[in-house]
Amino acid sequence: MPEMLEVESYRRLAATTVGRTITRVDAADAWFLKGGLTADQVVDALKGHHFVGDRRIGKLLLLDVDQGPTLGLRFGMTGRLVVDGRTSIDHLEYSSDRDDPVWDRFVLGFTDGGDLRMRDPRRLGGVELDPPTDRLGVDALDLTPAGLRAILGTSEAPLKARLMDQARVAGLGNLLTDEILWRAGLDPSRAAGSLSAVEVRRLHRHLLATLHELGARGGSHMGDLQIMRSRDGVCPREGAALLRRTIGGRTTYSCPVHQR
DNA sequence: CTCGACTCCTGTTAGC
DNA sequence: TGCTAACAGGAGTCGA
Repeated sequence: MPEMLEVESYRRLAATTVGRTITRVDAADAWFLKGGLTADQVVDALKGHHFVGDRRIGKLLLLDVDQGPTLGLRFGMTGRLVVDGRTSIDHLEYSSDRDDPVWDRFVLGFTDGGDLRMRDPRRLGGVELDPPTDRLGVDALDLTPAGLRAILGTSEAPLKARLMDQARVAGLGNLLTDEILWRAGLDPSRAAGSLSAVEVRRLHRHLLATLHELGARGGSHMGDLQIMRSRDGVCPREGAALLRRTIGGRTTYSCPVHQR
């Protein structure tokens, strides 16, 4: 699924459209337009204009327009970005690798004949103009040890749920969070506020290292735990049968031996 | 404010 | 072989 690492690769891909004049806007799927946005509004905002900048906050991709509102793209669980027929990742976990134009929910065409497509089989993503960003926490790559400590605070919520709360830390999804906690040796069901200072520092270190390492490997699904995310999976480190639970509303795999 | 439960979407896959 | 039902999770909403 697209978590912050995938969206970061989408951002780099979308950067290749900066400066190119938009001549065509296909926003026929009304469900895909969010925040009360209509097809007419998004056509008016983009047609004849061009992007001047590309940004990312967590899982939200922002494309600034030369005049007018910023275009916000969310990819949900199964969304891909396709620019000029190219994608930035080969495989998307839980999505389909098929290349079906029926799944193009939002398309921008440029004067040079190229285009930008949001391809989302399950339609959990969406497009918005000037999406509110004040409800997003700090991007996970910018998280400091003190910031993490403040976010965990004295919360009784499960550690994993706290880390996936986009209003506190933006960008971490289910796969990244399981991988980070597995590497840090922390039980995802523990109360967030129960971590010692040493554990918070350890979590912070593994959090950043995991983002950098999996980013270099090519995505959130490239973690060491990933291949064992199945009902009969065993811990790659301990060999113990993995726990499969629902934590924070999401399927969670963890090692009962070394995650404490 | 905090936190869990519920709902939305639909392709894939396990199982009968 | 063909069908059904379970499953996946990002994000918004609602209520205790």
